[in-house]
Amino acid sequence: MKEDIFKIFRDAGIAVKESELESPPDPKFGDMSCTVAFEVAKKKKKNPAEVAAEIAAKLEVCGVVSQIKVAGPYINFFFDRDKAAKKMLELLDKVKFKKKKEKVMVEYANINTHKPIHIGHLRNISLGESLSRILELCGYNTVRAYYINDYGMHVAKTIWYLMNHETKRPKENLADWLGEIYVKATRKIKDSPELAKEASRVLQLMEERNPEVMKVWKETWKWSMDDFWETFAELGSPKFDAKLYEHQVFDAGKKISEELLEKGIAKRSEGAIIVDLGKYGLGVYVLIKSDGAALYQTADLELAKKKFREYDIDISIYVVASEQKLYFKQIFKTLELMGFKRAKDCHHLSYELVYLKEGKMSSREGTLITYRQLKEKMMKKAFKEVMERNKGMAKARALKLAKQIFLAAVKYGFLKVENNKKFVFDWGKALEFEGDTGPYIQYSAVRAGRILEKRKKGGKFSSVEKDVEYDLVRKLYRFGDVVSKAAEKRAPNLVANYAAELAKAFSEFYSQCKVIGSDYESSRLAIVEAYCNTISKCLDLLGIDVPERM
RNA sequence: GAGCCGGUAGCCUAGUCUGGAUAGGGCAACAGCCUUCUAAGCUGUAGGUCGCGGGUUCAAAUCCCGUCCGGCUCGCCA
Repeated sequence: MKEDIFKIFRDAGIAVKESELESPPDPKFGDMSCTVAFEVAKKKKKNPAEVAAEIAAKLEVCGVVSQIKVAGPYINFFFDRDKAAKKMLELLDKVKFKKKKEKVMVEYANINTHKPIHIGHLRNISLGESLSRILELCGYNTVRAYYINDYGMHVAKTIWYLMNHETKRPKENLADWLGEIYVKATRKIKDSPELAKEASRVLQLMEERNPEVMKVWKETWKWSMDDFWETFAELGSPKFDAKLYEHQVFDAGKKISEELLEKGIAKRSEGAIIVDLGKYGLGVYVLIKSDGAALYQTADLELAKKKFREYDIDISIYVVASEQKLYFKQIFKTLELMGFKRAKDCHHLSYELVYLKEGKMSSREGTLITYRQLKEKMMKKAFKEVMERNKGMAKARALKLAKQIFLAAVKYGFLKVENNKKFVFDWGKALEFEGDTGPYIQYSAVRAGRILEKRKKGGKFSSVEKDVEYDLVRKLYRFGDVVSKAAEKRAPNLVANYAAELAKAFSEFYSQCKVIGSDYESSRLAIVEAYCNTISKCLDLLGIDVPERM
């Protein structure tokens, strides 16, 4: 499309930059607009409108361009709709992403064992999974990684409490119950601070691999992990190529800390081992606590190396909340100081946290909405909606559909919002399945699918009759650009917003254009086929299923 | 106090990187549309100091400076 316009300018001997071509805000200004007159007018110190008229006079239509009109300083190009739509549909059909040479690891779903999965994790998993899918489609060899924090103080506290104050075990939902134990442990220590030493002692025993403590650790670890695996599968992220755990890198992390101390990169300060990054404006990075215990951040240096060493990756992306921005700068800087050359290939993709109306969620205080709670409430609503709209649907089928809808609502809800925007969770909005929501997009895909089910033969495009048809084709055509940009910016929200825009355009089309049995059946079928295909790809990139019926 | 990030109608949000024509959507409100491929839909009405003040520019929600409000972070939590 743009090529034709460039050719027109070339033929007239006028230089035009890519950035001087844009899509006009309104169809009445044509299909493509050029702002070159502003630049030329500035140089020649003339009126931009006059310059535009002068330039336009030299231009000859060609290709899909059927008309050139001047509107003030803008030179507007109008396409022959039939020709342009045909070409756009052809190009859309052929859109291919070049195979990239880089192998990219996306680390997400970084959950702590002994704590429940909550709605904050859902934003993380939605984002990481979608990013992985986008990169994959764009031709990157993508390695999905999760890193589970299964060591540290929160685990020690829980084990301490279990060993000393809680002997009874429930029969089910052990993972969530562990979360409650953690809350109880935290409260108890808060009430009697002298007990903190006992918990610290458990951490020490963990580091020493004390058999009695490790037995409890192993047992409880499995409760959490079984729950995680089940949830990952349910969320549509069943396959992780790299399963990384803090306990695997813990000891090596400590060793690195000691090496850094020997090399003089780290130093002792107030009894702790730290890396002073003050001169880089990055504060102090604590590697080992003054009581000798290692931390989450101790292991992270080894983790970064392990990723490149064992998975042969070129780029390492960490999908972690923005509250850890400084922390990641510290890790990457320290890796650089260590002489680890791949430090420059480590990137933190940050996003803002999910909040409740009352404020920040806290697993320590127990003020959070768990995945289980969210699921129960949303499934109930989704199931009710499904039954109301599909009288007589079998229960098993309705439950499956309700799940697809609930997950679409959740995932789209998170993904449509830009990463840097904090997300204040609201039950009313979460339970909404109409308007700018995941289910709305699914619904449009289902309706398109139903038309295709009823067709006798495939469509072949020849002409557009109404504005809505042409508008839909134009939007479909943007698919490749949108996905490329989403990959480049690592921004799944671009795909989410685009999908919603497409669905809206299709719904308008659907209400105005009868397909089966109309005079324009073949052309319209071709458009519906293109829509069905494209919206399915978009939803897949967001990790959202397309149901058969709704 | 310093750094980072947000501030767009009653509420939520796109657009900000890469400046362009009347700032797109959605929810809530109001008025319409189901003998027609699924109304989780469509159409219309109403609702805006793009936080505020300067600057740059032919042109600013977008770039620069200042400022206010909110969030996060700033050594032994993760």
